[in-house]
Amino acid sequence: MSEAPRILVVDDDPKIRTVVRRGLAYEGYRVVEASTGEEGLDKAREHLPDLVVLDVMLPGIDGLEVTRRLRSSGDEVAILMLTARDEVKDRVDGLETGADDYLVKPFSFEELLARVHALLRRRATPAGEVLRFADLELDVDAREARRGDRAIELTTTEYNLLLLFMRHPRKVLTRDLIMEHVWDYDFEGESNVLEVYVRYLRTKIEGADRPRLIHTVRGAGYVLKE
Amino acid sequence: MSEAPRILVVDDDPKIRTVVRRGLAYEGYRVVEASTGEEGLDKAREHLPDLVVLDVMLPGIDGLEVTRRLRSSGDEVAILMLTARDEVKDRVDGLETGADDYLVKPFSFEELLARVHALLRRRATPAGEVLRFADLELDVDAREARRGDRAIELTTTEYNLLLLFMRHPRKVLTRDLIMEHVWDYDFEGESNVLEVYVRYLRTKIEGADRPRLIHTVRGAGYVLKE
DNA sequence: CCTGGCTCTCAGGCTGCTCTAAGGTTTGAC
DNA sequence: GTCAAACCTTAGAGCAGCCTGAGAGCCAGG
Repeated sequence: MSEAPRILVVDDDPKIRTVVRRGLAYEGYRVVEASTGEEGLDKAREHLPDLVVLDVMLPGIDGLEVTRRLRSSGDEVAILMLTARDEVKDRVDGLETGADDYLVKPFSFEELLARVHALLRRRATPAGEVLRFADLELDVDAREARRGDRAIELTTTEYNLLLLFMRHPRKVLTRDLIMEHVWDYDFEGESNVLEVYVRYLRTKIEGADRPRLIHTVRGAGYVLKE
Repeated sequence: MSEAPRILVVDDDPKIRTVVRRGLAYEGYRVVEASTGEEGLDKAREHLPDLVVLDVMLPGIDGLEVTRRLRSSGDEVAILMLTARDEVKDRVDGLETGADDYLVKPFSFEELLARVHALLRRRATPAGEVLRFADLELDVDAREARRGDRAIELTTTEYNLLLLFMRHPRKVLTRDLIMEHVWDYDFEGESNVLEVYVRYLRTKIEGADRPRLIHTVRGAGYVLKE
């Protein structure tokens, strides 16, 4: 994936948002904010962050529900839950609901940063993961794809692109989003590099006979589906 | 492998982690910590330790499951399991699941150290261990490789490098990881010593006719595979 | 002090990956 | 049917990343 990890901060307290945003931005992360559960869900869908810092207590949809919905929609983004001192039950619920770690308020920024680092590191080196979709496999250890029993070598960019698709199957990824995630720049001018790489991937993973997996959605982007 | 053995300590009790970490660090080991099963698995993949000190009781994925997953992914790292006094069943389960030794809580640090030494010693000179991959063999006793029936002498660095590859076949090892494990320093400036040694190994183990075993993964590192 | 083996540096060469560019094809609106 | 926009395809230039060969520095043993 591209350079700086993306972090979504969801908290209704503007003070906490500001502190966390500034601190994380200073560390080089790209930060997006949301103040409600609904907004958090939207921004998560829009930006596909690598990590969500999520307050449990939120007006409307609370943190537990946000977690639940993200997970039930197949999103495996890392979630760091923030809980008030005595909400021990929340913490347990949070982990059960699908959060990856939690932090009790009040916390120092350094504490937060330590957890953030730990979670992102875990994500950067996923545990011997083999992603699967239909008859397509992506072996993260070997950086190798496989369809049926045919091993497929991938270049770095091809691998990054396929990884993005495999992590968000059946979800239409806009061109902008893909460009940001795989190429790491807000491309203003024209470039058809994305189309070129989609083609490279297609020719590699969709051998003559096999059905198409990466579909074009005209005017929107691409989607991985049968 | 390089100088000081790496030990991963997985326990959710910060007190135990601290005591064990300090003690082992004082003995000259390089220690990495984790507080949950997930984190333990991740750090194991990331740092490739020589030994894991693993508590059975962990929130989320427990010690038995961690062991199971490490073993099922082909990791043969030494595992020292920590169990509470009355969890006799755990101890049995632990050994069956793939742990190499166990220790009943509470224990003195000296007891722990003794087991650690024993496991690492056993691991350092595994009685007649011969690693195999494809038609390549690495005799750990003789520090000698063999392909087909041709014996191959290796220098120390060549041996360390090949050992790392043989212990993690089909896994792409990043340049940074290799540098840390074989050369033991966080190299700041530029150096192509790794490339040079890969070449030495290649010319020794990939005689003219034989197919390539150490493959370059451009932009990532190297991988041992057919 | 010399020798031989091992480690590492350096400079130049080469490969294959990335991206551009230019023309071709499909799609959907009218 | 016509047209423009969106997307596809192909070829190739440029260059970062890796490879290669030669040799300097170092240390242990004689």
